[in-house]
Amino acid sequence: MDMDERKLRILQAIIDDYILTGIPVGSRTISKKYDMGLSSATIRNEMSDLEELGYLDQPHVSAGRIPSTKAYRLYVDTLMRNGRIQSDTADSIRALFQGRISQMEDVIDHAAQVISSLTNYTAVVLSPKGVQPRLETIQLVPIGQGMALVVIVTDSGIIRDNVIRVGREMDQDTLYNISRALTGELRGKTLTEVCALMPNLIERMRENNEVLEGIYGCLSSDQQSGRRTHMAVGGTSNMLAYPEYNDMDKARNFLSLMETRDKLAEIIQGNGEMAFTVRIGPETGVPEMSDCSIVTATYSTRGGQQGTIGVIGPTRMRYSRVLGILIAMGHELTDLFSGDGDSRSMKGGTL
Amino acid sequence: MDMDERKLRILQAIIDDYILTGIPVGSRTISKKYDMGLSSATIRNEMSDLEELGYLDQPHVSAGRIPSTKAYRLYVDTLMRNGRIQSDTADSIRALFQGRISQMEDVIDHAAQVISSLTNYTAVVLSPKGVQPRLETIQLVPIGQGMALVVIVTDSGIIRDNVIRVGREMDQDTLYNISRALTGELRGKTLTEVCALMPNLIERMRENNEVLEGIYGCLSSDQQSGRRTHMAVGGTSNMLAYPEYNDMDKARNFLSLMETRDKLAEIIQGNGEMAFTVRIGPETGVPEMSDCSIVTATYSTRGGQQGTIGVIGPTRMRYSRVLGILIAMGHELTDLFSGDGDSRSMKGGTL
DNA sequence: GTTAGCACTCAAAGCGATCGAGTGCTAACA
DNA sequence: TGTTAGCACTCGATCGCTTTGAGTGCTAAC
Repeated sequence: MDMDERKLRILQAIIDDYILTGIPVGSRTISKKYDMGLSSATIRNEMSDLEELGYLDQPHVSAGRIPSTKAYRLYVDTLMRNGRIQSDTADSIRALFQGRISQMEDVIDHAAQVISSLTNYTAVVLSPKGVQPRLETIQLVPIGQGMALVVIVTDSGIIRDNVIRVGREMDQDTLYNISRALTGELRGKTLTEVCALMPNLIERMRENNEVLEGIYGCLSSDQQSGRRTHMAVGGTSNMLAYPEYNDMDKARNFLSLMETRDKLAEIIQGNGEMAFTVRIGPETGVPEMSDCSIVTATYSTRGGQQGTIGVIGPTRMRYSRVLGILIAMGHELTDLFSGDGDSRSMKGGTL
Repeated sequence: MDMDERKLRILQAIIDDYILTGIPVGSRTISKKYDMGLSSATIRNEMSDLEELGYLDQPHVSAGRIPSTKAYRLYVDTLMRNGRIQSDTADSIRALFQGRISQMEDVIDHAAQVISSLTNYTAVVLSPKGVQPRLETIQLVPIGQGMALVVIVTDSGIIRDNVIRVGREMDQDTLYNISRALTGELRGKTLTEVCALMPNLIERMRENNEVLEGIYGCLSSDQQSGRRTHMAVGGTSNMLAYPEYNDMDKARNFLSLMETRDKLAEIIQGNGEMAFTVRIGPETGVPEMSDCSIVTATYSTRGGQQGTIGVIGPTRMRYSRVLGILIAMGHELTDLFSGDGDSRSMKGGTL
């Protein structure tokens, strides 16, 4: 027995229906709602075949069929009606960034909000990371009380700042001179290289010991704490609206997973090289998510760093719609961050 | 009929028991578990009185009694065993800030995590706001591509930064000179005053028009967008563990309230002048929270700005424990932010 | 004032009957 | 050979009934 054209059409109808309603689909439903010109009995035979082929599951003998992971996979890979996003949705995404948004964090938070409300699933947006950035400028700004702000600018336009102690006697000009010297010495090096060179510099510029130690401290703490990635999550409560999360324990598990940010970031990041990914149920690799799917897309900044946008929903997700929205959002963010020269910022917490 | 010593003791027992178990308390439970030397019949009479006085409610006639809002109020105000916090809990709070934490955002996120896991309720922490800060320094840092970072430092140690466009021909020195001029002109003024003066300055320093416009733009956008307060929420999933949130709709409502950050901030901020507040059920003023209680405490920074820590839980909250933890955390944060001179930073997103 | 006893109430749990959506199989038909 | 009508069968969901038990209020006795 083999897959034929008609089986595919029936399978598609079943998946479409199940994604819509969330209740197991019976043969009669298919023969009535989607007019295939076939009686329910015939559909029944086909469904039985499809089950044998592993595309359908049956919760119990007197219930309809539900698509298996394999079916969703097929659906996403070949069956899915091309997710040409509604042009009004695209417009609404674009419109949402019209207003002046200055901080990358805000953009990311906003994006998560927007995606979750457009899709009605849970959205996660991760700030860019990637390529080792190179130092552009380093500058000290006095902030009083014997403290100074270290501003580190890299070629990817990403800025890191941190407060350090400096002696009371350091005024704005002294700090500026130190800044110039450092920038001259270190420009163009990657941050790891800068870190490696610092002990040397501290030797050479003895008189500014405290300041350099401070800068070194904050650089290396960043290095070790790895990539401080900003992450925004939106619409976690959306999931509770789906009947598959009527079970309280399940809901709680899901929510607490959404709260453990490190793990969540790791899951979403995934094998983040692809422009977009769809992971269905067990493919997520997360046991707690065996009945969720994760769709991700990426966006990039002018420095070539990559950020990730993800949507988490039930396996019966509206894949085409979600993909469309994510890709549109990815383009929008790429435009926004690719330094097309408007007054928007690309400051971010990442290093 | 009046409140007497014995009634109080019984009421206290009922509240204690209900807080612990969450199920309506019967007369027999009280007479057995808390040995008052009274039979269930006597307790029954007293409970009937307490109900008449408005301290107890009865879900239905053959169920036990549950404390009313009035009872909790009495409990919090006078009955509650003083919440001397367990010394090991205090230690664990202190320990949690031993590690080097450099950004205020991180401290706040961390604090929310810690409080929610110590209390098992939902925790909210708001960054400081208050007193209009005065300008200390303003400095421009070139970041390439004809862009510059504007760093604005105020007397409260709070820093704001933003990216603006400058002409390509602006090098580090030029920018530094503009910075000095501006700082000289504007130091000591509140940010509102600075905003008001800017148009004037733009007139006078024609040649640097673009730069000044940029600075003005980011200042005034901050002014209008109000106080950008950072907020961290932790342990929202904790609430689902309480039987009062077994109802899915209720749970969803609660969660989506937790997601509307503006509203949540407003609720927690409340009448934030007091060192701590306890709002019970309807006292929260939020219809969706009529069966929650909110406990808040404040902490402050060296600039005299006040931040708020809050816990949201069911009305049958372990008030004394929560209050103890919040107050301890408040002290800890105040120490941390009061500029006791260690290398920790107080950079924050607020202006 | 306290307590034992008792009738009463009512939500929750248990139980069986019924319903109905859906299946698989068979036999007839084109 | 593929399609369809028909029918027996399955089994979760629903409804209504009974039972159970926690808890009350009241009364009468101590």
